[in-house]
Amino acid sequence: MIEKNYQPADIEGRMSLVWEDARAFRAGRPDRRDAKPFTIVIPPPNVTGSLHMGHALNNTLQDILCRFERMRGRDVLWQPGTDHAGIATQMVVERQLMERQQPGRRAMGREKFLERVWQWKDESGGVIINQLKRLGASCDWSRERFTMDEGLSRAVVKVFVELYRDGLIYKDKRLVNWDPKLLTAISDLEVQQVEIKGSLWYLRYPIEGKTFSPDDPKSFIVVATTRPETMLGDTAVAVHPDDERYRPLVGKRVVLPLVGREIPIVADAYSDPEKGTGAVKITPAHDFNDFEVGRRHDLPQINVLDKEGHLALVDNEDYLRGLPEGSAEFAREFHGVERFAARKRIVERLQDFGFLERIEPNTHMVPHGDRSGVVIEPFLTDQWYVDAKTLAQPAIAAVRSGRTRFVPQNWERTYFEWMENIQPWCISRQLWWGHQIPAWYGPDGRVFVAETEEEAISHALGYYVEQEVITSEQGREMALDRNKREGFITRDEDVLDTWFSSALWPFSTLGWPADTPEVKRYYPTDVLVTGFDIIFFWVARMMMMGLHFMKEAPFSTVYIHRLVRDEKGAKMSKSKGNVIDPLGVIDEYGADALRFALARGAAQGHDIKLSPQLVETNRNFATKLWNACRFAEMNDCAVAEDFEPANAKETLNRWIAHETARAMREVNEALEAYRFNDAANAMYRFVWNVYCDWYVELAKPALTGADGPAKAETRAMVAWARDEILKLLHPFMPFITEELWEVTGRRDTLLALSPWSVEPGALPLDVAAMSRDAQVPDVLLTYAANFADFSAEAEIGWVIDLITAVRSVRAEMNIPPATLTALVLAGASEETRERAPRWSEVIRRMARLSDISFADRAPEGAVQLLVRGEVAALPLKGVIDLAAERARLDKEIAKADADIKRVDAKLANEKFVANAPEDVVEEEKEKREVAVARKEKILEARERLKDAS
RNA sequence: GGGCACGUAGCUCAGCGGGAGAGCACUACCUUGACAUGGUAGGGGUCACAGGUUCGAUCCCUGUCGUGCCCA
Repeated sequence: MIEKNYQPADIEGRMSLVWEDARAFRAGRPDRRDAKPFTIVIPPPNVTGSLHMGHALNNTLQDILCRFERMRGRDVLWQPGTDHAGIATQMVVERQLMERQQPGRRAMGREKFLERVWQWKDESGGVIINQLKRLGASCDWSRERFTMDEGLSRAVVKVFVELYRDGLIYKDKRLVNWDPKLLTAISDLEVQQVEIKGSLWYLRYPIEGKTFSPDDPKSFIVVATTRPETMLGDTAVAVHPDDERYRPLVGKRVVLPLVGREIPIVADAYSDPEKGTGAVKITPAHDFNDFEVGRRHDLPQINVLDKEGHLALVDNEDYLRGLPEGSAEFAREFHGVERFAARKRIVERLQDFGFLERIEPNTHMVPHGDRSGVVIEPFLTDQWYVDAKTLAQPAIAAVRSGRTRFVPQNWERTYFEWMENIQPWCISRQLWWGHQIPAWYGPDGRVFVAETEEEAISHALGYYVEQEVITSEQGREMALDRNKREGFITRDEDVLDTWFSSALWPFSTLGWPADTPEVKRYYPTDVLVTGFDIIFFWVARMMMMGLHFMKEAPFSTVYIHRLVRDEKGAKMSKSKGNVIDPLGVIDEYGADALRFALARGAAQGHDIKLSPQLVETNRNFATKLWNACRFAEMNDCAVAEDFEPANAKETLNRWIAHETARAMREVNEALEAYRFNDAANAMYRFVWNVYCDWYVELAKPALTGADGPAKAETRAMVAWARDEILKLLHPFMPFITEELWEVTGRRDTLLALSPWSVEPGALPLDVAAMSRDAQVPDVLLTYAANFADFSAEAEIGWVIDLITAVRSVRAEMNIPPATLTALVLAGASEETRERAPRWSEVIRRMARLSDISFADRAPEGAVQLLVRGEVAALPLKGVIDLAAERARLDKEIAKADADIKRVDAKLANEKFVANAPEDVVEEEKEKREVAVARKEKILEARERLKDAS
């Protein structure tokens, strides 16, 4: 029994358990051993995360694909899991410690702190997984993985070691993006450029050998800078080689104000003559461009900041080298000053001595850390890098050759653009939570990279014995006795960028580096579904790692979806307060409603605008489906065992079979092309506007009439079409369809595991064309021919048109629904005379008619309608306003005239007749004939009206 | 500055070479035997603008204006 009211909350809770008990989503089910696998890896959400609309969309789309393919018989693996999210998680736990006024991370020490993070993960890390289950995600939950679990960590170590041995990972001292708040390096991608209204300071650098005077422009060179505080680390001034103004100065030296360091004026094309003064200060240790200039001119790199962004001058050998007497005092004065305070004080000091020429307002881009929000400091440190340029080559080739394609395709351009200009990937992070880098340092700082400490020590001992740093006797003792080698090598403190482990996700989750059956069966995956914001972070890196280690691209298709926005199109954000919480919406309207709303909006290349009201609309659709199924149940509709829809005799039943086949085709084609919105909208229309509005209504007479073959067939067909609807909708609305499937019949299997329908839709429904194609098997030809039932379409189409026309004119004439009118079919054809009695009951009910009769001509003063070229008359003499009816007909005539005129204009155009394809010309001629016939009939009707008055 | 999109009904969007479409909102009417979380009907658009290609342009091309995003 179907409950009277649709209550999503009850159904969804129960169905989750049903699926779980049946292990419905397990990959490798015995019954699918021979099936083709279908694999998707979930973009692993952060363990710290909770489900937001972006997740809801992303996972709804993946689930639609997985359920679709599962029903199509594939052995589906949707691999779930979570990401350890280095910085984010470490921050969450640190914040928690602070809130609870417990000792901080550093006070705790690394080991204790990590224990604490794991504890947090065990308690809170499962939240998002449960939320995904509430959404209906059909992941194989038994295979859930975590980027820091044992197996995945093994993969990370192996990859690091192999890439190191291949020379694709290396350690280098260069400028990195340094986050002075989080005290770690971050990658280029984690840096956000923010437009800042700042200033451009024009500084006078005195030329060596001249007496500096602010009034004597010959005694100095003016440089413009946005970061005056870094001038303490300047090691040159650069001018453009072609810049005539400065040519005589190249090769000369300037004396750095306040500092006293003598630095050269160099010619370098980096300096832009149009910008500022055309002369720029060069600070190789604090600016990426200056770093390159410094390399070209062999300039020293002087770092004047510490890790927290404070000036570090005292005991700074690089800074103090070669400075004149008395500079130590200045160093002491400014040592330890925070960078922005230092900026202010240095500018003041420069001004005091006449070195500041002027200040201009200047808007420019300033790098910020995406996690910390503070200004990023280009900082000279030792870090580990991946040679991304080398790894990118096969990844570019895979997309170029089409082995991996992007949907929509225009993302390929973005991908190529980035991949072709890829920079070395900084992978070391000065954090504790993450995969610690498998590198150890010997007493002299030499690096030993190995999968385990044992392996590292053996390499180290071998090396140092060979180098005669230790004797072979010492080496042997240390190898045997753990205590004796204590502290001989020390492990690198840093951990890897979180994205390093996510890059391995498509194969590490399958058990790699072990040679598991899963790796063989499920790699490469079929499709990756993700947002454009992580193409670089994640997609590109999976491509690189997958191709390098598996020799095959990790997925054949990358489907890129867009953002979910609020109803006004604004990005959802906590600060704007316009965030729609998916769980709140699920509580109120059900997961199916949310999923369907998202799917219907998921047009390629478009953001999705979502409002609670939109979800409500889709909940209403679910209710409609619910009630349609109740109707079927109340009328004892069930699919008989030997029922074959293609053999239906009743016209109406043949018609709905045809329409159902069309819906199947639409859904199949749309989903195969990743057009989720087209598939969902096709079902929305089919269920509501075809099945409910017309089929069910037109079927009522048969269902409530006398028993017999027609009634039996109609009952079966109502049930058959319902079952097809449940199947076709299941990928989008899994809960309600599974529930209805269960309660509406004796089922062999869960709907989630039911076979997708035979696919007449996979064939063109142009039967004539099909029969010419020798490739099409006879069985399918028969099937398609039976479904493409044009005669049924003609008859039911006539019924629908007639009812619609009568309703329309009744509304226009303000005839209240309670008033029943008679209908006279005037001059009806043989066909119509046959059809009308068959449909008289429904037509009367739906069009509010008292009686249907035939006549040669429409009665006097009747309202006359044209239905498929024939006149249907409502004898309403005395009821209606004749003048209004005349006006209505005049409008109709005018419309027909306009049509005729338009076509005539075309046909009169010789060039049109000569150039347009024959069938188009033919079509126009037909249109004209139809319009002319129409006009004649209406003219006749108008004449009859004249007679009446 | 470079790149990618997008301007179609009040809103959200579909259509993408041959008669302007859907959903929501709006208006009017209706408790009819699955459903008022419903039914029926209706109003509403020089398809951003200007050129070009074409027998024919909302659709293809160019430009302009406007909007959004990504990268420097």
